[in-house]
Parts: sequence; C-alpha cells; structure tokens
Amino acid sequence: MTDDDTARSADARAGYAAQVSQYWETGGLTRAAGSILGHLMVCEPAAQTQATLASALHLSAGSVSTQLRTLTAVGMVERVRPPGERAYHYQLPQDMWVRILGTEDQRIAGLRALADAGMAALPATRPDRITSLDQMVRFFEGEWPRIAARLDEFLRKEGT
Amino acid sequence: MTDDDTARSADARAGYAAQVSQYWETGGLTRAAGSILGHLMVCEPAAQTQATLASALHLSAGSVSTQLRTLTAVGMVERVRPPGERAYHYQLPQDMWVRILGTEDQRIAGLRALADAGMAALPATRPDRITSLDQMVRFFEGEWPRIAARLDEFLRKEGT
DNA sequence: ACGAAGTTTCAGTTAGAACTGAAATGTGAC
DNA sequence: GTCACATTTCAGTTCTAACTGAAACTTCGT
Repeated sequence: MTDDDTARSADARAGYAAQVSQYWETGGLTRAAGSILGHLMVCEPAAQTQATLASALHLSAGSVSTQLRTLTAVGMVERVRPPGERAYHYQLPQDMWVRILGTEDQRIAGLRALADAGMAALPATRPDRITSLDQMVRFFEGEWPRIAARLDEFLRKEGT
Repeated sequence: MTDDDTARSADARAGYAAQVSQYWETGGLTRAAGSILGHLMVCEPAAQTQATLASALHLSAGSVSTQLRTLTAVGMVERVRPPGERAYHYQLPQDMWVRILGTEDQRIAGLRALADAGMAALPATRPDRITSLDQMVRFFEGEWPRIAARLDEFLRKEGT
C-alpha cells in the first residue's frame, strides 16, 4: 500500500465519521455526541481515551466527559481499561445495534402509557384519535416479541 | 351528565393534551408543534382553525402557521375546508399512525445509505463497527415488508 | 501516604433554534 | 374588481441547551 492509498482511506474515514455524526445529530443527539460516535466508527485504534477524543474532535474535556457518560448510560459506548493502561478507553460495543433494538420494548411501554391515559380521557367526537393509538400499540405489543425472535434467528444464521 | 362531570372531563382532556405534548417534545418536536398535536388529540370540535389554535394555546399566528405547515408535510396533520367555511381547519388524520409507520422504509433507506458508505470506508481494526450496522439494516430490509403485511392483516381483522 | 494522571462537576458563556409581531401575500365572497 | 379575512414570511428578539474552562474530586502507581 502506498502513502497515497493511506492518505486517501484516512480521508474517506474522516468523511464517513462526519456522515455518521450528521446522522445522529439529525436524530436528536448533540453535536458533541454525534462527533464522538462518528469518530468511534472509524478511528484507529478503535478504543480511545477522553484526551484523544477531545483533541481529535476539538472538544473540551468537560464535553467529552459528559457525552461519554450519557452515551455509556444508553449502551452506545463501552468503557474499558486495557491492562496496564492508566486511563479508561471508550469504544463502540460489539453489540451496539442489538442493544439499541433491545430497548424497543421500553419505547412501546411509553406509548402504552400514553394510550392508556388517552383511553381515560376519550373525547366525544373522533374518539379514533385515541383508539387508533391504542390499536397501534396493541399491534406492536403482539408483534415485537416475534420480531425479536426472528432477529435472534437471523443473527444465529449469520454466525454472530 | 352534570356540570361537574363536564368540567372534570375537560380537565382530564387538558391534562392529556399536556402529556401528549410532552411526549412529542421529548421526541424532538418543538414546544409549539407538541402543543398543537396534544390539543388536536382531544379538542372539540376535532378540526380547528389557525386562529382557534393560536388563542387556545397562546401561540402567535406565525408559529401556528409554520408548525402546521411542517406537521402537514409529514402527514401528522390534515388540512380540510368544511363546506361554506372561509378558513382551513386542521385535524389529525384518521390514519395518522399508519402514515407514520408507512415512512419506516424511508428510515431504513437512510440507514442503508449509511451502511453502504461505511462499507466503502472499512477500518482495518474492528470492521464489525461497520458490518454490524450493515447486518442490522439487512435484517430490517427483509423483515419490514413482513411486518407491514401483518399490520395490514391486523387492521383488517380489527375492522378498520 | 503521596503525587500524578484522569475524570467529573458546574458556573458562566455562547450558539442556535424557537417564537413573535407585523408587513406582505394569497384567497374567496360578493 | 374589491374588500375582508386568512395565511405566509421574515427580521428581530427571546429562550434554551450545548459547550467551555477551571476547580474539585477520584484513582492508581509507587
């Protein structure tokens, strides 16, 4: 591999990091959180310290600490300490996407609560405004376990 | 029904409107958009003019106009003009939730684009950072049509 | 136990999105 | 065609949440 190739792929990875960052920012995460996730998708090595992240992404130590804390809390980042290293290193968990999907039942539960509250305050006209929500939630309460099972099967077949 | 009952249920509906508003704000919509959606869930009549919404929700005409425009664009609000009425009226579509679910394939397509871009910039270490995304997207590309079909069946059985 | 390195916390600042209000534009009734 | 009503647009303002920087705190190696 030539130096040129190396430079080109580094560029490509930086561009991809920006794209991933953009994706998550659109999805409601902060700029800092998006940048961290984008960087962690392609950086070498895959696990980075807070100091490395801060300097690579031009973020303050405070921002990095805060964002890593929340990203770790929701399972999108994993904190590890390599043997003999002083500082914690942060990386994307191997099963990030499975974890994210695993919280789907909590989102369904949130909608269930909303539907139940609505059924207790049904308007006289167009009650379907509420009942259609209830209906949709009932569908996913029944369907999600099935989807989760199929995902397990899919991952097993893929050998993950 | 007594006056007391009427007052109580009006309170209940107002409380529910706030809860729905809260839900959508948490989900990333603006306060104004959330308020409108909450109000439209329980208001009488179910279809409201911009002027009514503005005064009921203490929002400026500009905010109401802007938010209704974007909510209409994404299919969460429907604009109708009752015969003989001057102003447009805005209401929740009967099939709001089906519409929202109907855009799921666009979200999957967005993730597909992200996965493809990533596969073109694979990092040397932990390539699973990218491939696991690709895998997850492949699962849903295969699964979503099946889920949509089951939703159709579910709605048919419910008589909707 | 001490010192150095790493992390967290938080008061203050900044950046940017949401909202307002009023002017401009559009629309329907007569 | 005109007028009144309705809606949109947008420059200016307000408000909120993100971010910074530095001090406080924690942790680990010696």
